Amino acid sequence: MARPKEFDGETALAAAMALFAQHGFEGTSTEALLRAMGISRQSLYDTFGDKRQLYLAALRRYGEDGVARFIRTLNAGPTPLTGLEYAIMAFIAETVGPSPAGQPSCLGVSAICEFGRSDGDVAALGDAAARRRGDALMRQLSRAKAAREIAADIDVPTAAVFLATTLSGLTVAARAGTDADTLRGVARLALNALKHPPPL
Amino acid sequence: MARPKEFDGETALAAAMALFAQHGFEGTSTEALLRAMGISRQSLYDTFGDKRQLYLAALRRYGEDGVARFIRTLNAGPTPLTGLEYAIMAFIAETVGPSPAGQPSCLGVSAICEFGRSDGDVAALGDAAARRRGDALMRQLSRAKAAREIAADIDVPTAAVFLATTLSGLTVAARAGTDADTLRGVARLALNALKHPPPL
DNA sequence: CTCATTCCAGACCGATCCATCCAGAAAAAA
DNA sequence: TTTTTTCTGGATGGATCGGTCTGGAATGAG
Repeated sequence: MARPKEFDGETALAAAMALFAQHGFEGTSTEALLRAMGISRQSLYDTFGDKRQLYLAALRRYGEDGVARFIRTLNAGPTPLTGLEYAIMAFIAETVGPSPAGQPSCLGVSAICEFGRSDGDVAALGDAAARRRGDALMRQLSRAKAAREIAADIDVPTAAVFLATTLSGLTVAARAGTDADTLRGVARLALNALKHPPPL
Repeated sequence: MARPKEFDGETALAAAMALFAQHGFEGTSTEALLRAMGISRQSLYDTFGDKRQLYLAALRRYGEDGVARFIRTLNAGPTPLTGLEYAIMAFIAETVGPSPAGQPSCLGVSAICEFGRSDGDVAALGDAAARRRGDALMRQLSRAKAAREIAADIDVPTAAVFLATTLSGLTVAARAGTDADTLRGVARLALNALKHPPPL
């Protein structure tokens, strides 16, 4: 009974994600969004509500997809520890090189840095993604411990936060211009921390 | 022959630093700056130029002072490795708790996340601070290695980037709401990575 | 065909932005 | 005192912001 939508909402959302990740929420104007998403003004408002709702949708999608990819790679390794290594290396690859366009960026880290905990909705989305990823990391660390790939007296929750912290740090380093080889070396060093018992 | 300035430029700059760290450059309005700095509009423009120059001044000062404090703490420990530990713990303390006001924040990480390498002046200030801190870390790591406090086959440059990455990650984690005790546990785990030889 | 829906382009609004300018009070040196 | 500078407070300008609205073309179901 009506004309169907011509643009792909997911594609448009992906373009918005990239732009928000590059310039933040405040640094991204609606007109820049329209240009990058390739849709007209009222199509944006009809489809996504307003700029803030679009941002939240992009952030939700980034969290869901990113964490899902991470967990998939996590479980793809031949052993638990290699799964962890694969997942971190894949994270580096996808963060440092959205290839042709733009600099390294991560919408999740960008949102945390821009808003901290001042925006409840943003914080909730970040918390949800962090929890899912943290759970997966703890599960994988427990498996690695059972397989004797990491030290027996590693505290799994702390190690999970440590790995999440490393990922955030790698994102910041990548955005500051650190090359991928160096980042991979840093990641190896971080994983090495898990293989040995903590000092007394 | 003239009326002297009534406000302390350094104090005003510190207030601007805090505000920029909380809300970023784009997210901080000039009127919010005036209120926080406690000066009038044209005093700001007379003293600091414009908003962007004020931001660059704040970023430069944050980089200089922060790195200087870091290096001072680094050299204050009884041994090289304990110096590293002290410096990281002090960084956590000063990042997580500007006590009464506001959430954890770090202007350096904020600037990297907001601008990446798109702004040459911002990037240059970040690079300068990172280089000074990196040099200090490498120096300290070499000392620690000579003192047999860390593994002999640790690659010092990589380990320095690893520690810098850990600091960035800790900042992001703190801003996301992670409590100080957890952050300290993460820091201990990171330092533990240096005490053991890397895997083959 | 008709009708409903979506498309695009652009005008438009009020608000806010950064920055400049002005007038007058206040403070210290000559 | 006079002179000089800085202060405050507010007005102003021009640009841009996010968001709304209109007009007309395009599309497809009935």
